[in-house]
Amino acid sequence: MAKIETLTRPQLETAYEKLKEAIEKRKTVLLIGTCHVDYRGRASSKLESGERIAIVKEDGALLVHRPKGYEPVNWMPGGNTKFHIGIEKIENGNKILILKAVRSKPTESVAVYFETIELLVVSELVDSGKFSLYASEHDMQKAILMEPSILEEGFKPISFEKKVEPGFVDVYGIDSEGRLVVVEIKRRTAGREAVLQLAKYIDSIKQKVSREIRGILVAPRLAKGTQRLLDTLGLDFKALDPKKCAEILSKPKVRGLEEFL
Amino acid sequence: MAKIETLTRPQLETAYEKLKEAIEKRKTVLLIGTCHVDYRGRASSKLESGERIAIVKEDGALLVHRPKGYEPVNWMPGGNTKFHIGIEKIENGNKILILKAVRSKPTESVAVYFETIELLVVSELVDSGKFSLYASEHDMQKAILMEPSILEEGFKPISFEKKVEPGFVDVYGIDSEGRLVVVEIKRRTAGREAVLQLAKYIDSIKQKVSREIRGILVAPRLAKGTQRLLDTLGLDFKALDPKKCAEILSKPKVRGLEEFL
DNA sequence: GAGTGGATTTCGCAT
DNA sequence: ATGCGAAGTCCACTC
Repeated sequence: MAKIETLTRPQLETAYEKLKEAIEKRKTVLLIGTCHVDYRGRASSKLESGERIAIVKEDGALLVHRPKGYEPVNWMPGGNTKFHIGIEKIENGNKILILKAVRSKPTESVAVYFETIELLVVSELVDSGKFSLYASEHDMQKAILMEPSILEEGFKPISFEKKVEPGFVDVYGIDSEGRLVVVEIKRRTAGREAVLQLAKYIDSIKQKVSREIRGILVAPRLAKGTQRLLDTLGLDFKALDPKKCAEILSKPKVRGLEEFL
Repeated sequence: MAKIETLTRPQLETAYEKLKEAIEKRKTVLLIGTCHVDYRGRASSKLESGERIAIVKEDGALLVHRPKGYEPVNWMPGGNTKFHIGIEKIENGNKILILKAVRSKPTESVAVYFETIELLVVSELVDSGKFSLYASEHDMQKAILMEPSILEEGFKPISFEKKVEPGFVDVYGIDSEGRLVVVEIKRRTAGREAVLQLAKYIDSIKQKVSREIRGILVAPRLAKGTQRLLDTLGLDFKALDPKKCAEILSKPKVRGLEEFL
């Protein structure tokens, strides 16, 4: 069971002591209070005073959350973050608790200035639960390699993530007629960008090989104007649902390729 | 001052009541406890049991944070999220508190299953503080438009964010010799991708205009192999620091263009 | 250490 | 609503 310590409306000095100790001991801290925030580094930002939630995690990650939105308004990724905690007097004689996170690559810092603290929670969370994600682009690639017929009948993969000049070809193979096939995979609706990427690969390969080359764009669906562009460039499209791919991977029927992946 | 209500190790039933009411009233809720999480939608994920922090924001955003890392392990962006809260009995006779967030575009859901709750905090945060970010790519663009000489002497901008076939040209102008100039701006180290993007714009414009066209890539610095690619394609590079651009914008000297931006 | 591309990317803006 | 590209993107992986 998590050990949790809770302080409601602590004095800033009390909060300072607790915060300092908790961060030194790499505990997880949660703060709710009125603060303003400055960020300096790759860019700079200024957040004026308001009530927010701040979290300092075990690994030194810092998050400042406003009461709306998925993203933190200010943050610092964990890993190489150093913290400086202090109390300062401001103009009106009031005190302010400063929580500053600094890292050096890239050089940047987030300083949170707490005017008041409504709640401070220090906890030691135990979390070794496994996280698994299914139906990523990588899953789609694996599915095509394990069961090439989902791309088209007779397709035989040769290699994958092959380096060609402009980048990496997702899958590379031969179709039933013996033509070279370059496959570009997108896990979401494919737009112009995906098509141009595929075209670029093909163009680059054409300059080296004199064989006929086909390009197939694989994605759950095409963005609106995209079919026309595909036609213009003479490329094919194959609709493929990432979830279907995840299903294919979940029932292991083709065993041979597994160590290959 | 934020109104805050705190429950330490509440019964699941008590937590259920509080949670239901808080979410109905669009308050911000913070939960610490042992849970497992399922996500289904664009992809699927499964997170096994462990101690985590869950936050439900006013706008319906849901975040589940592990004790490490900048990113939430599971989440749902706010806006059109609907919540379903319930208590269920599981095999061993124990109960479980279910917090499920659902949205329909895209169709997906996150279900958090709390086995125990260490802490539940309900608060109404008041936050109207203004957030300002400086030195974005947009700031760089504005700086070039307001003070074109930072790009090069004699440069005269014609338009910006101009649509050409593959996308949008950041800035478009004429140099001191009267040649057309296409400017591609990156706020970070520019790599091959940025160069290819610029090349594509120029290529597309060349097919329409018969004038000589120059391309200038603007970024704080170039990635390693990138200079060679620029040379090959006959493009120029101009080092420009986003922060310097932000400074230029902060001291308003050229007034004429302002309403233009 | 830098480069490269994916992400349940999210977000915002323009069409 | 859809498309499109930026982001303090972060992150994992390769060279």
